[in-house]
Amino acid sequence: MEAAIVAPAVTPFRREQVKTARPVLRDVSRPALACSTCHQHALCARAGLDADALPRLGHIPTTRIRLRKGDTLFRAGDRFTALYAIRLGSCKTVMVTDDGHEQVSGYHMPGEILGTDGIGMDVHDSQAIALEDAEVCALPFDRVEALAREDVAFQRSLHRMLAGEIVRERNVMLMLGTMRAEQRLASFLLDLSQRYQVRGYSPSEFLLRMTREEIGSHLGLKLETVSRLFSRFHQDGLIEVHGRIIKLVDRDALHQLVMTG
Amino acid sequence: MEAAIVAPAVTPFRREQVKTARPVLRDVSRPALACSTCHQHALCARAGLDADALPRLGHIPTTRIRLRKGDTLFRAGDRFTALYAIRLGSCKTVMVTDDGHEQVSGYHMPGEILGTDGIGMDVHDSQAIALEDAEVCALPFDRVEALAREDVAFQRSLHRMLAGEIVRERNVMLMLGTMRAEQRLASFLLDLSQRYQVRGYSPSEFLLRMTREEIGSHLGLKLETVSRLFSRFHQDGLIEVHGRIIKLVDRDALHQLVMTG
DNA sequence: CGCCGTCTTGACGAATCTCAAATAAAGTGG
DNA sequence: CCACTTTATTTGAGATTCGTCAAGACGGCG
Repeated sequence: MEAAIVAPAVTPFRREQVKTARPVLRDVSRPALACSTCHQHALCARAGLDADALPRLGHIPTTRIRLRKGDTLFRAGDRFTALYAIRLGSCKTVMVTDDGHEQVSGYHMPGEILGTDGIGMDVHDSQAIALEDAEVCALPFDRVEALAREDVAFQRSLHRMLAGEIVRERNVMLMLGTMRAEQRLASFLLDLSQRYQVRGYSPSEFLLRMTREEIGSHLGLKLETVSRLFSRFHQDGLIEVHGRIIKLVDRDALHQLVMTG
Repeated sequence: MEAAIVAPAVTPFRREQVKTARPVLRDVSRPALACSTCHQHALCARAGLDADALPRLGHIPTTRIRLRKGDTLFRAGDRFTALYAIRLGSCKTVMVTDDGHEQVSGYHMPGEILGTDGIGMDVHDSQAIALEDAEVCALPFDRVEALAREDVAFQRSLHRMLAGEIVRERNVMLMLGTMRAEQRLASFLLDLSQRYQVRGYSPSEFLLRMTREEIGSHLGLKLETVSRLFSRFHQDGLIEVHGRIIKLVDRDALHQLVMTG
């Protein structure tokens, strides 16, 4: 049922792409990788999970996991054992209501931490899926906690990370509760822009990794509405759209839109 | 600006009810109260902040704070120093958008913890206001962290509490993003019902401490819509409404409504 | 008693969803 | 690499939900 988090030996690179009805769970490889060799360690620090404690993070045996587009990292009901730091690629997290409706609760980029929803109940209540080929580090949570007990700085940054999650989600609530469709999409684009910029990518031109439907789901809108808004923003000279390539032409106007309504 | 969290000596009971334009910040009194004497400690455990570690919680010098209806416990921008456990009464937390719009992000009952939003930035980004006369315990966060380093069980429950917050908020997102007005209100009522029940109150009849406008704000609806829905639910025999007294007549139907839509 | 904040209710309009059809893009097998 | 299938996107027209504006009722309080 559950794929192993404890990875096998240093196998070069396994691809267990079994085509079953449900997507493959995950693909384990390359155990115990030092954080210092990770391209994302500056961002990982930003996400809060190592901060000044980078050297000591070595104490946590991280397992590198490869995901192919569409692979599931964990799903609701899976036992929680580890947090996952994205090294490469991007993921979405999805919640499912009792009546089967889905909502994309977040879109996650390199350096961000996934899986916090499992801490409370020792069971994940959401699902994480790769939006493109990706690589994540599994951080066994008992080891994370152990390190937090030893190292004050690390503890602080763990707490910051968790609290950051709370604040971020509250802002999504605020968006869903108070903004109209236009404003939601504009603020979504600006959020992406800012996050790409932090990662050294162009803040004004980027590739959406989600479908219109997934974007809509995240924003509480239907895909048609998202599509129409892209068209309208284009007509109004705010952005350029070529399929999933988005270019922000008039940032200020987008900001204005979010504010003014 | 900020009221002291470090309480003065055992002053009997101060009421610094200064009537200024903005509501009084808070009212400090009765320092260093043992958790074991608190009526809420069973619930506080549930909220996650003491768990098995109850006896050791004595190591944290808690300050009891009295709030009168409408008083602000903390507001956005206040420096974060402590978490607050509600002993008595209830509070709402409010977020404010850049353009001045407000949203009630949560409604909180005895045994619940407030203030987690401040952990990340050392500054609160939301506001907490008493909906009725209330009493809360301030738990200095540096002491909380210190205890978490010493006591594994306490650490675990602190983490559970923070993660619980994340999960709860995600569920609100889910509600705001996927449900229609009817469903939102029904699920709000059922949530309240369940939380009252846990606290030993009737799950089928209770007093709303919020105005229609506040409820609407929390659910992403206008007050008129909330009012109309109460009327409709009443007509349909789902609930009885007498001002703010609500009686759930047909729970199953409410559940059904949430599911089916 | 009369004011004020809260709540209810109606009529209307705007925003968004639903349904539907056409087009574009991506993936598949030969 | 092409033809074909599948999936994603765009766009339109009409239905629905919810918000807006407005008027009146209720209830607490000085």
